[in-house]
Amino acid sequence: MSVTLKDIARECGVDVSTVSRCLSGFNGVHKSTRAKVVAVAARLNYRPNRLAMGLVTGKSRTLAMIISDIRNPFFADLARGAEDAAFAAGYELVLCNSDLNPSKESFYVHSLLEKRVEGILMNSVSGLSHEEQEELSQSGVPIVLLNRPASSVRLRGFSTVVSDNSTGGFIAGKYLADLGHRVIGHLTGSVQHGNLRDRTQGFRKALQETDAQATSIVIHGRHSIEGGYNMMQRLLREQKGMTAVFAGNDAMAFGAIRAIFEAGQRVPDDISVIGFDDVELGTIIRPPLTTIHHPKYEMGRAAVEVLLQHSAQGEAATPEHRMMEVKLVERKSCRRITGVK
Amino acid sequence: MSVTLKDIARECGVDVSTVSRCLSGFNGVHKSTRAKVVAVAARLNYRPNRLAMGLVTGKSRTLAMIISDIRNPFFADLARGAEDAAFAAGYELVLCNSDLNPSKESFYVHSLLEKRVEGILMNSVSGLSHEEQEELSQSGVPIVLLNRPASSVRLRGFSTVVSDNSTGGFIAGKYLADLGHRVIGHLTGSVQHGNLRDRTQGFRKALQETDAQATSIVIHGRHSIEGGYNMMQRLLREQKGMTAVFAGNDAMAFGAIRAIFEAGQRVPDDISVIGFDDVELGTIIRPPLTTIHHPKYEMGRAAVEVLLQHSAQGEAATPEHRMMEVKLVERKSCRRITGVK
DNA sequence: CTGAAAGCGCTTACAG
DNA sequence: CTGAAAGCGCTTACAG
Repeated sequence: MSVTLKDIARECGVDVSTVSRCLSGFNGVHKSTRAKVVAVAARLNYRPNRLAMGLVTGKSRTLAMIISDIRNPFFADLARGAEDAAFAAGYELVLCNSDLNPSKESFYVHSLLEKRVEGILMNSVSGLSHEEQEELSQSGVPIVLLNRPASSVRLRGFSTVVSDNSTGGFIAGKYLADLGHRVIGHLTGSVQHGNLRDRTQGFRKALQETDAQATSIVIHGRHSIEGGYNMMQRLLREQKGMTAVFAGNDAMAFGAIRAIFEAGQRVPDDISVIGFDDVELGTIIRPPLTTIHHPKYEMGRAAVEVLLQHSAQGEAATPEHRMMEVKLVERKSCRRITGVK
Repeated sequence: MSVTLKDIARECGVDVSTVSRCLSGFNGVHKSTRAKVVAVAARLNYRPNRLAMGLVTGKSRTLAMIISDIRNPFFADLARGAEDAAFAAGYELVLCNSDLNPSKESFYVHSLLEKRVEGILMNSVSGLSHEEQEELSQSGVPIVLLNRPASSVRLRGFSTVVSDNSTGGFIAGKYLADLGHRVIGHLTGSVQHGNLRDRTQGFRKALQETDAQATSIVIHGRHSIEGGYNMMQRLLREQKGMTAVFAGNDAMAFGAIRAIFEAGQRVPDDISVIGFDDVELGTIIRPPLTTIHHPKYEMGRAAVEVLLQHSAQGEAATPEHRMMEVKLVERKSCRRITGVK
């Protein structure tokens, strides 16, 4: 049906191997031969069959990404970064939504291995049995775990890309302390959540280092808008001297801001709020949210760079653990406590 | 390196063709042979090479989606619906972000054809030259245009999936009129934008049909938060008797709400606002936005159903134009005008 | 029910 | 610089 090397060969009166060499940019071919072949290929509208190429070369020129749900803007950013990097390298990216469902995760991994993808980005391997994880790491296809600290990977062979959460927490704490805040609330999630835990730890370190008199009140809850709302209500009731709050993520910050307004107080006049993540909504609400920028897009890019590098190195490749820089994004939700330098 | 049919054949003392038949679920094989082959395949951890299978069968079991940017929540919803339907059918979905850039669009289309994808979803073909569009439609791979009205497709051969925008506009207009509003503003975008145009047309029809005395003021601008904000400011200055506004999309509605608040008025007490799309932010803001639900996820699903159907029908397939149902989502941003039934 | 053969569309040593 | 051959890992008529 579609035109193949054989068709071009016949048309040009040469062997298919010659046609292949001409079209692949191989050097040892006569200029005139190449010119003719290229012209005929163009005229016939030849499209190489990548399936056949992949079969012989063993390379499919495709990468895959298994995430929980692309509708979560965090993953959408990641996916865009990953796809841009893949595109730049001439690779395709296949998208898989696992919902963290073990059987879907496992199904995807197998399908992808069968399709001979050259690398997989995933935000979790927890749905896979120990045997499957082992098989994956033995399979030779590079894997990078997204948004997971290096410490979280039990199996050798997996790379990781993660933001520098602890430095981010540190920056938030230092920023608030430098603004003169002395009693600071901190809203966070379960201690199971490694990234949030690191943010908390950095935050605590900052308070200790920058101002011995600053005290923090840490409260755990659900790391959602709802959770932030509930935690903030409690804090508002129980903590009278508090002038600032560091929310472990922007969602909690949004909930906190709502609770503050509903209690008849103002942000930042009465209470300063700083978040973490830098999601789009933070630029839309009033006041715009000061937060720690989490380089989601860049994480996606970095992850495929790692993948591609590994793929190029082959068996010799050794897992890489990349940590991404975070930074303060100052908007309007925090204020300086007057009377303090 | 990885285990192939040949390895299993050797191990079992049978021919590779027999192994193939056993593993493919073909009927004419002896039970005991199959049992043995299946057992050995499992023991050796055999993974079929889909590239090889694809080469012989001509089917890659993959679909692709070319959209502007996955970070736009609209496309993320679409992508999720599409991927779920693809997953259910045993297909993989490759994700391409074109930014509506002609050279990227064209690059993707060619790559995908070379990879022998079995269908492509795209939200635009405007980046492709006339020749490329022609080539695409000749290629035999099913194409569905996402969120494009059937009328927009010049070339035979392309299917479309689109929401029933005109009915949506009608519902919005009727809802407001039934609530007793008599002077209603309508914020919309450029007349180039077919979907917005259809919404406007439905809206007008509703006002005519349901209440001859209702009048509408239509204003055109950018179909963004910013645009809605600007248009609303103008309306507020110029139109005194207006009690309600229909924004052509939720983004414009958000901008309008901001403008209303800044003018010292309240939603819905002074002015009722209804949007279109039903994006997540509408549930988060105060008051929660009444809007027309646009079935984004379902559009994605429907699009791959169309694709798969075509792929199954082969050459006999004829383009299909699917229109998705919209519905009113009543929240808190519209009120009844008292004294009116 | 099973084996041997041909073929899917390419690439890549190996000769010449 | 080019051709002939072998092979990538499968499937699928064709015999038997």
